[in-house]
Amino acid sequence: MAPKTFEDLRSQEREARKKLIAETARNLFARNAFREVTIRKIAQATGVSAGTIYNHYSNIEELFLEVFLENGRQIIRLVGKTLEGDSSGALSRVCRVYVNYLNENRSFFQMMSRFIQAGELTAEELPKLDQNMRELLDLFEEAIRIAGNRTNTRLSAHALFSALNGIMISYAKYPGRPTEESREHTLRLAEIIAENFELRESRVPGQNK
Amino acid sequence: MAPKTFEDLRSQEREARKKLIAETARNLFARNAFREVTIRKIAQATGVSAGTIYNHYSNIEELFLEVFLENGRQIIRLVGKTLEGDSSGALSRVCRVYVNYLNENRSFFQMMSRFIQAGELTAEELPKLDQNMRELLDLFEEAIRIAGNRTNTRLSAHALFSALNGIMISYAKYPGRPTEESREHTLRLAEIIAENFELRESRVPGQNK
Amino acid sequence: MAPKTFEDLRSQEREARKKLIAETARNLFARNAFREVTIRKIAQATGVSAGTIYNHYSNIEELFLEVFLENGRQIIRLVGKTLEGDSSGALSRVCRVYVNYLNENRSFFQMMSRFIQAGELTAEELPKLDQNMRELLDLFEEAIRIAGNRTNTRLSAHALFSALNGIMISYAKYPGRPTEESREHTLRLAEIIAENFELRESRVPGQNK
Amino acid sequence: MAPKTFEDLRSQEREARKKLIAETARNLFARNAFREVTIRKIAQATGVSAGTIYNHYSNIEELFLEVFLENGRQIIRLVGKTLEGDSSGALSRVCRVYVNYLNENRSFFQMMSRFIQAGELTAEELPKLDQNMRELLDLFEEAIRIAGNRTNTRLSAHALFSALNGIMISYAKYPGRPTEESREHTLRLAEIIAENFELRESRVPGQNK
DNA sequence: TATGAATGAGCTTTCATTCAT
DNA sequence: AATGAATGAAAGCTCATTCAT
Repeated sequence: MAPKTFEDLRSQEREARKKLIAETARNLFARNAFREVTIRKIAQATGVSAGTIYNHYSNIEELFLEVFLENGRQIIRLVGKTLEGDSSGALSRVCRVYVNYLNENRSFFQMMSRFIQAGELTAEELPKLDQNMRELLDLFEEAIRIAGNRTNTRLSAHALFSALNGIMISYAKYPGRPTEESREHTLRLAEIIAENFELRESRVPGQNK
Repeated sequence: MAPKTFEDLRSQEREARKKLIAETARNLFARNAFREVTIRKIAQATGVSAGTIYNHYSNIEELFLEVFLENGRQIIRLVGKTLEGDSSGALSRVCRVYVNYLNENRSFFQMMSRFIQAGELTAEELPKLDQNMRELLDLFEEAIRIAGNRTNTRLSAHALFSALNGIMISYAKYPGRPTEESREHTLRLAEIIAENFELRESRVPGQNK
Repeated sequence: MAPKTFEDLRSQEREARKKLIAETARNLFARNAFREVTIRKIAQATGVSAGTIYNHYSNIEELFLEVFLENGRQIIRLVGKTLEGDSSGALSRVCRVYVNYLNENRSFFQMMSRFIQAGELTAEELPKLDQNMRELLDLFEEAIRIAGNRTNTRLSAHALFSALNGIMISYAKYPGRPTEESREHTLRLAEIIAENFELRESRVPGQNK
Repeated sequence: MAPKTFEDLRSQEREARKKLIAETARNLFARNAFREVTIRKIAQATGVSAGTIYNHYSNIEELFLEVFLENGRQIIRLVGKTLEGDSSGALSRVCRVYVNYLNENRSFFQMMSRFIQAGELTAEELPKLDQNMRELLDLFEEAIRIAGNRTNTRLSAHALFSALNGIMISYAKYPGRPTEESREHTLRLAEIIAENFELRESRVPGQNK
């Protein structure tokens, strides 16, 4: 929406700058391990000074959270779109889309680990994170339902979410971009997970591919 | 075995001191996030100076690896014992034992992540790690077989391993000991994972508990 | 030149601060043996924190090199000026000026030794060092030529350079400022060296092998 | 001489052990830069514990001095033998022998620099060092005399000694053994130095200022 | 608001030296 | 006399954060 006052304009600009920082950080996190991304590097990559970042975020954790939340929104959009398509094979597609995203955004689950495990979020931050998680789990739950499962769907969604994250922590190799080989392995595992979370009406040994 | 010479005795004592350091480190890792455990803290907790640690380990990575490998041996023992019992429900038991262990040893999968992803192990260290991993996967594979699955068992073992690790990264809360609540949640998820990895001969909606 | 913009001013100030650190370091090196000069001591002497030094130099070696190069430029200026004067006795004056400088800058040849021998300079640093050395040797060579020698002048310049450095390693006393006595001794030796490098009458070019 | 009492025997053994340590250290110093030789490495190379070294030397400096003095005695022997031969070209041979020795014993002049410059020797140590130096200078002086020089011979010996040492600090490259190239360069410079210290025909005693 | 120099606590690591056995 | 584990001071270096401009 167009700014109506100078005040609005200023506010919009400020917001844009903040977004720019977060976006740059996100790119860095996508390509580097979490612990290799420093304030200095983010500042440099954004083309601002380190001090500037502190004008927008009160500490590095806050910036990390914003990056993480944006990653969350992105993956939610992606998974959401995947579910809009043909319902047959939806679960498998969802799993592959999710794991593929993790491959492209290497620090995502490291940050996840950090935020979920750290337990030091403020009262304002926590709900945002929770909201994100809930939406993602909604989508996983829907995928599970589409695949024919009707019981324990919420818990299954949690389990699915965990399982897919685990693929990355267990098999992704650093540093740099994932090799084609490791990406393929993670996708194959995602497929296995998907199959196991599908309802298999009368699964007979040898029938699953 | 009892020492036969002074030399033996000294060597045993030395080994014992080394173990003490590793054990202390393991305790710290169990209670703290990986990156918060420093040489200084390990030294202090062990009651020695930082320099002493370098008399036993040539660098911090070597100590970390020893701790990690010991954790690995432990979990292999535990899972192995679990498989010796009644074959019915073995997979489920294995999953719970594994997740329970991760709950008690919080840094284990962070270290796993580090060592798997870092790719900076020496030529001597890597095989030890690989050997550990292979044994653990053997056990998971056996559990899967016992549960009735006969196809893709190796890949399924990988997927299972990933999935269980993922539970922790996704749901374990830091810092300190896991709350009873979070432990229960992770165990419930382990259960779900186990069910999904079981062969369900003619699984009918509503039939899975 | 006067700064034209704020940017210029800031840049100049930064440069000045950097110079201040280097200058302080140079003073420390003048009075102390090379290996006793640490980042912390330089920082303290400059009145800044150790971290600050790393804002200006990426590591200690870089600072050392800057100090060393500046020393080199200084000695080149001094020797150059000496050569501008009366050609009679120029070689002797050059030798005394050089040795006197080494007396006032005790670590200079220790650093020389370090940089020459270490062989760990980057591709950017090495040429600077080489350029410095070449200019100094050019001056020594000129002095030798002025003194009447016409053969092997480059090699003789190397030998002269070595010989004068050797005076310091062999006779300068640590710690602290050189005593008047030791300074006099080194100057006397410089004189001897100079005499021996002068052409003495009937020596005919080509006769020395 | 054969031990006459148990006491003698014990004392001889003790002396032998001490020598062994010093000899091993000397080998290490010959092959490594001074600052890379640690007590631990000497102990390990000797096959004793670090503590043992402190039973023979009250600190590392004392050991260094012993090594240095032994090196001195060696070089004195070598130079002395060189002087026993044909008097023609003796100075040149002496210079080459000395520089060659420095090439084979890389740390020698680093230690020289240390001891001469440190000025922290005890009242017992200093005379030993001085005695060594005096003998070496005696030999250099004799070589200069043989070469025809008759004035200022003591001072010239000092200058020659300095000059030859300077070759090494100025041109020897670390690490490891000297390359054939660098050795040749240092020998060529030694030759130049020698030539310049020789009396050249028509030079008349008293004429050089 | 943006800057970026300065900070300082904290890191891993080295090594001469001590001392109980 | 020999041991070698333990020490602890000191090194170089990193980095989130602060604050005067």
